[in-house]
Amino acid sequence: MVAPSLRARVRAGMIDEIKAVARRHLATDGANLSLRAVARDMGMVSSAIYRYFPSRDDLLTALILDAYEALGDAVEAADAGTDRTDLRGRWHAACRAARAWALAHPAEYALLYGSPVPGYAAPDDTVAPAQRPPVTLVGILRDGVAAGRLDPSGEELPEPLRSDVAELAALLAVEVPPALLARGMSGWTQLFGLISFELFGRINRTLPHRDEYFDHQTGLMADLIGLPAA
Amino acid sequence: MVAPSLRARVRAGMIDEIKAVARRHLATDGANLSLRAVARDMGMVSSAIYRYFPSRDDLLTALILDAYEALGDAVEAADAGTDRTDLRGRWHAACRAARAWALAHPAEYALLYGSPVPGYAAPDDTVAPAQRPPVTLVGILRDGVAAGRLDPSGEELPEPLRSDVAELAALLAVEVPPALLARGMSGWTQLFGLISFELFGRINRTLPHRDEYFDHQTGLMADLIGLPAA
DNA sequence: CGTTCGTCAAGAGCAGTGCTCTCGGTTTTG
DNA sequence: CAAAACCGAGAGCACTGCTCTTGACGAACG
Repeated sequence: MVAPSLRARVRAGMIDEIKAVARRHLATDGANLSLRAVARDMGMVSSAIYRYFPSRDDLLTALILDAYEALGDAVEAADAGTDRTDLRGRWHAACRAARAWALAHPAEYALLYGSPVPGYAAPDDTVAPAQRPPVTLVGILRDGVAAGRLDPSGEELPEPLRSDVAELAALLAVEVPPALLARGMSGWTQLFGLISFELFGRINRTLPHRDEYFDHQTGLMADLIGLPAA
Repeated sequence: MVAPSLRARVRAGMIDEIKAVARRHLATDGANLSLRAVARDMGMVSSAIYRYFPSRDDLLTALILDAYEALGDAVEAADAGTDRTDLRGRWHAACRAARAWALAHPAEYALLYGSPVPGYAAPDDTVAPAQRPPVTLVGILRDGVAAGRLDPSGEELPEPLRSDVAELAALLAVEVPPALLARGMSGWTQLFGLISFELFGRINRTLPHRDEYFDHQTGLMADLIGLPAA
């Protein structure tokens, strides 16, 4: 590993600074990010930005990738920081971490899980980081099955569906019976809905104790999955 | 009711035509709707549109209102078209209707439930139509309680939460015990997540039999709620 | 019936956008 | 040391939402 040239170092610094300024603009102006505005903030001319990002969409893609990684880090860290045998505690910790990150970075969350930008198509690089939160969640189920604390043997999915979900399990690289994975996906789906409603919607305006509501809702899904308490 | 003048009639026709053309553009170009483009399609000049809508946001608001009503109509009709005593059938019918409408009008669904447009704030006129789908869903629970087929008397919510949810029940004008309403909201939240994942996401790319997956997922929530089959 | 008032489409124009290209100047590389 | 790569600035194109003014048309009133 040869030391990077000075030019490469300032280039990396510029890229970081552009992304930081763009993130700041994202927080205030939403998804319609203006290249000219971030260039202005940096005392540059808009065309100079194109030396670092070939287009506005590429800048957005970089921000999206960073956001996916940040969210994945937060969720995985919360899960890893909980007693491995406390399945229900791990579920709650992971869900809370996702919500906390979303509340702290609403614009970036909207970038990840909001309506897709019309002309924009997410490149394939994003699919792996995007799967980290749900993989973490179903990882809790896998550990539960492996430890014998989660036994869905009494349930079997009807056939067109069973093989689909089994394929999904293979894709996510988790060994979980299809019927249980389907319940886990339901929990992940509801978690995404919960956070989105709280961030975008206005029905939660009538629920002052949001933390308690969130914990209760995710607890309901833990019940559905059958996660035992510690 | 006096007959509207000719001028008022052609004006109403123009408004309808503008909305129709805008909806068409919405379907292809997404949320960044161009006033000039719809004006071009109508053989008009962009400034002429402002005779009918004071701004682009007002056009979007009109489209959003129409979309909320259309979705509400679809869900309510599906529920009303099912045997009133078949609670589980009504739940599935309402969920399927919401999904079918969303799949048929993805751009409008994104307008309603996607990330909010940055500078745009939904006016208060939208909150009542927006509540129609969840109200329809919890209406099924209310009927179940009234008919004695749904009995959540064994469950009680802890206190900061119980009064919040009770207030929500009053706001939605449905007489449902808080603990049951919380389960119903969980189902509504998961339904929204299901549809959004299918429309926006790419994880369902790996689930070819989407209808079966959807029915199974909504069935899981019907289980959580305790909806009995017919 | 004729006049006045409200409404309408059109056009010019402003400020802003993403993006391309060219032009000098600097840095790295062979 | 020269060649090649890189960089920032500037001009310019096509596009956007929106405002203002102008001239024409239809409807209501005297």
